[in-house]
Amino acid sequence: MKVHHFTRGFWEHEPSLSLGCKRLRPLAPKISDNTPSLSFDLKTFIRPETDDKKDPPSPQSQVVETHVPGGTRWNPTQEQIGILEMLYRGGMRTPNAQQIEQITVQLSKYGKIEGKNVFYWFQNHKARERQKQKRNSLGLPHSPRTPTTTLVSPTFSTITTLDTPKRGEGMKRNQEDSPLKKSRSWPFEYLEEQNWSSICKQEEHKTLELFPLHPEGR
Amino acid sequence: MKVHHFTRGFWEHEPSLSLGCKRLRPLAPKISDNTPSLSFDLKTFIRPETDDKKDPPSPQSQVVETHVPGGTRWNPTQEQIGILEMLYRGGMRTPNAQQIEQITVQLSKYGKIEGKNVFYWFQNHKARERQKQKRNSLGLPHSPRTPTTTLVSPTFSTITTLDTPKRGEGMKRNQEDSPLKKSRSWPFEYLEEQNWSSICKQEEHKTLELFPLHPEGR
DNA sequence: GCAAATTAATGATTTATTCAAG
DNA sequence: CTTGAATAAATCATTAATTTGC
Repeated sequence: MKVHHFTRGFWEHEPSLSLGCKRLRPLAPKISDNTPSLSFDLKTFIRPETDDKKDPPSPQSQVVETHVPGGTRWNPTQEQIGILEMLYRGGMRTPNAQQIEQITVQLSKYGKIEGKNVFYWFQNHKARERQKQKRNSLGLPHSPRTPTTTLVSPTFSTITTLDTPKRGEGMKRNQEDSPLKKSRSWPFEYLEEQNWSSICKQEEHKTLELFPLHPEGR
Repeated sequence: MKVHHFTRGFWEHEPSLSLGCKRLRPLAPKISDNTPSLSFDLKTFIRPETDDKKDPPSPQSQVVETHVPGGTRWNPTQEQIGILEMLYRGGMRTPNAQQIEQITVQLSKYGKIEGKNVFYWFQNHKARERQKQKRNSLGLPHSPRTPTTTLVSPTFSTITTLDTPKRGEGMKRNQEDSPLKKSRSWPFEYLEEQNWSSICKQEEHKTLELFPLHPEGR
C-alpha cells in the first residue's frame, strides 16, 4: 500500500499506445544506448515494502510428507528407474510437456516425483549415455563395471560404432529424437496476478546499487 | 506522430531525436551515405496495419488474426521489450518460476505472450549480452570503455581481459546472477492423467509393447 | 512505390558443462 | 563416484528491416 505502482500505470493504458507503433525491428547492437534516466522509476517500485510476504504459494514446497524436510533432490525408486530406462530404450529421448506429465503421473505411484525430475532424467541420461559412448570408443577399451542395474542400451551402442557422435556433424538435429520438433511447449502454467513490485522484490538488494547510473556513460 | 520511440519515450521522456539509436539495425554495410534513420518514418506511416500488435488485454474483438494460427513465434511488442530490458537492467537475469509468471501476466497486457517467452528472453538476452561483451573486449582494442549499453557486470569484463571467460573458470557460477541458486523451481504444472499407452503414442512403433506396467511391483 | 531477395537479429531448442547432494 | 539439478553455450529456425530491381 504505497506508491510504486505508478509506473505500472504508465504502461497501463495499452490501447492507445500500441496503435501505429510498429515496433521497429531490432536493429544494430544497441551500442550507443544512452539511457540515463529510468533508474528512478525502477527504484521507486523496486523499493516496495520488501517484506510483506515470503511467498509460500510455491506448489512444490509441500515436501512435508514422506520426505525429509530438507529433502532436496529426487531420489528415484527402482521401479521408476526401470520404467524410465524402458522408455528410453524404447526410443524416447526428449518427451514433450504432455508426455512428461503423463510419465510423472504414472511414476508417482512408486514414489514422490515431479515433472522436472522426469525431464532432467531424460536430459542427463541421454547426455551421459552419449559421453559414455564417446569415452568408450575413444580411449578406454575397458568395460565399466556394471554399476547396478542400468544396462546400457545395446541399440545405441550399435549405432555409434566409431564415429564421435558430435552433435551437429553429419546429421542435423533430432534425426531420431522426436517426430515433431516443435511439439514441446513450455509448461508454464500460472494463473495469479500481482504487481511489479513483487516481481522485482527478490532482487532489490542488488538492483538498487547496481546501476551507478552514470548518465551518458561515455 | 506515433513514431517509433515509444518504448524509449516511456522510460525516458525523450525528446524525439533519439531515433535510430535503440534498435536500428545497420543491416547492410552500406558505408556510404545511408541515412538509416530516414526510412523508418516512411514505413511507419505507410504501415497503418492497425493491429500490428496483437491484442488489447481482451480477447480479439474484431481482429482477424492476431497471429497466424499455425503457431508462430512470439513477436514482442515495444512495450514488452522495454519492460523486459528494464528488468534486466534492474539486475534480473534468471527469474524463477513465480517471477516469470508475474512478468508474463504483466506483459500479456501488451500482447500475446507466454511464460516460456519470458524465460527464453532472459536466457538469450543474457547470453548475447555476454558474447557481445566478449567480442568487444577481444576484437577491438580500441575504446576500452564504453563497453556498451547495459554494462552487465564490470567484474566480468575485467576478468575477460585475456582469458576466455569460460563459465566455470575463475569464478564459480552465478556469482552475481541470483541470490539463491536453487531458487528456480521448474514450472511444470500439469493436471491431467492418462495411460501409459497415450504417453508412448508418439513413439508407439517401439515403446508401445515395451513395458508391462505393473504397479505395486515392489 | 512495391515486392522479391538479402541479411542481421533474435526467438526457440538442444547439447555441453558444471555444481552439489548422497 | 554416481547422478539429480541447473546454467551456459551452441545451434537451429523464423522474422522483419533493408537492399535491390522493377
